[in-house]
Amino acid sequence: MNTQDKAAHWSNHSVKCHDCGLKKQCFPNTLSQQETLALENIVTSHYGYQRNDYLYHAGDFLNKLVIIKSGSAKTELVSEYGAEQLVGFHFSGDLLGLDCTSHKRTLTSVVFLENASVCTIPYQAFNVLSEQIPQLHYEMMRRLHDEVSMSQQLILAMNNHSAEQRVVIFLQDLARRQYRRGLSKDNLHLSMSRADIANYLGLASATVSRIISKFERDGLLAVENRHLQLTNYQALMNTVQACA
Amino acid sequence: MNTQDKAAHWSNHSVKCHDCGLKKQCFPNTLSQQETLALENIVTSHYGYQRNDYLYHAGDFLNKLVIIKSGSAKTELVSEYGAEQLVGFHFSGDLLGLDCTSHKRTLTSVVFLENASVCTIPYQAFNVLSEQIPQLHYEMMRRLHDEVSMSQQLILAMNNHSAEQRVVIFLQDLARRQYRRGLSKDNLHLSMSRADIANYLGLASATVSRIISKFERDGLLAVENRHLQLTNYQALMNTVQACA
DNA sequence: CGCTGTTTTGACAATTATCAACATAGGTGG
DNA sequence: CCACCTATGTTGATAATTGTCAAAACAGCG
Repeated sequence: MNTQDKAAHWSNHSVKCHDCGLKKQCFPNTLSQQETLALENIVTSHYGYQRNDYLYHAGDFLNKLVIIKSGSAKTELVSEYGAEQLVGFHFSGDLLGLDCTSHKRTLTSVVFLENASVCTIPYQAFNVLSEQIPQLHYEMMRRLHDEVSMSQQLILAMNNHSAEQRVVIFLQDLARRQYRRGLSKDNLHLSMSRADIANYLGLASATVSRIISKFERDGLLAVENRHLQLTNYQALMNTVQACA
Repeated sequence: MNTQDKAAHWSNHSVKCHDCGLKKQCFPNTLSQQETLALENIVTSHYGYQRNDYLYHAGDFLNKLVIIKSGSAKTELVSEYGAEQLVGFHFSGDLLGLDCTSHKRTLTSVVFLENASVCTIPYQAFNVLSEQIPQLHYEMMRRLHDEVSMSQQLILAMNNHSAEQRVVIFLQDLARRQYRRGLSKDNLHLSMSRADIANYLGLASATVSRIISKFERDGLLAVENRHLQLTNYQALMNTVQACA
């Protein structure tokens, strides 16, 4: 069930932060040019991750921050009773590994959903740099709080919306994040399985299938396996309404 | 429905951190004696909060950190569709207001569940102090990450456990936190309503009532209004089992 | 002591899970 | 390049959990 890290990962320093296409969404977005140069000295790139590879396992001594450069991943949490719960999906520009800032060991595992590459920043070196660039502290706080906020939004969605509405909210989130990365809002490639979506939303995978099929029947989107064309974006979003 | 801050709150500096009964659970727990003295210079106490008073509203420019000194509170999140979702309960020693570290405005509201008092730390002054005491930065990170973790645990509980199990998990959480504050594990005073518990757990309040009644019939606990005696703690906890 | 808000309990309905069968896709080896 | 094999996805029939609505009991407060 759980694959080990079997990919041949390798590192280089060839692509520098100031030259990276993601710098607008990454740390450098709040740093001066000089500070960016300081940052890129401690950054390493890693290529060659594949589907089902683990970026890290719950319990690892992860002593670095990780930024997804390309590809996507999911975060999973395993309960003391053995239940597995997905608590997040991640795409290029997303920051992972904040676990290790406060606890020595990670509490969650991160698994890639497709071929991927990342940048890593040794946490020690990052801390040293943060002493010189206080901005980095605030950036970390902001990212951490964004995680709190996203989890709370998920709780809200699950407790106050029907299965159908949850799926729409999920698609809306994907679309918005994709849009922020400069891509189309209504053309979604799902890198995660229906089962992943279902687990994340607290539904059965059969339910997710049925709902997506229904949306297609209703002319709100076109399905072709894991590719969704949101042909009627606004109407789809309108199916989420207030509920006392 | 939403009461304004109508309580006559007043401040003093009489109780200093180094003399406070909560110092073991509060910031000072990682600080030296000297650092604690520096911290207490920027701390203010506020008394006189009452049930249903707001500590702050979503959207406020909250420029301070707050520590609950006595009493309890709940955090609520309101969706863009108007749904209200409780995302946390708070007791003495808990830190609130982390919202304001990254965003100018708070994203949630905090409402007291009973008479309460708090300490506040102006965020500006706290930041200045953090420059001198790096330990404070890590403490903040740890607290923020604890919030992430708690939200994720809640998601896990809701998606993988029945209504009955969710209630047990909730009681377990209360008991553990109360135990950590030096109180009994099996003697719970619920400061929140059944409706609050239900909202938090994603259930109907009638369901929570029914479940607690059933536990009483089964001899697992004794109910007297909002006071629960967990007469058979272990058996109660055992009702939460693994689920594939 | 009455009023208001909370809790309990019942009867019923509805959403969604479960189980199972079938269909499809993507990857692998002949 | 095709055929197989395993993963994943779809759809149907059925069952079960939990929500909804409402009425009655209860508690706390002025």
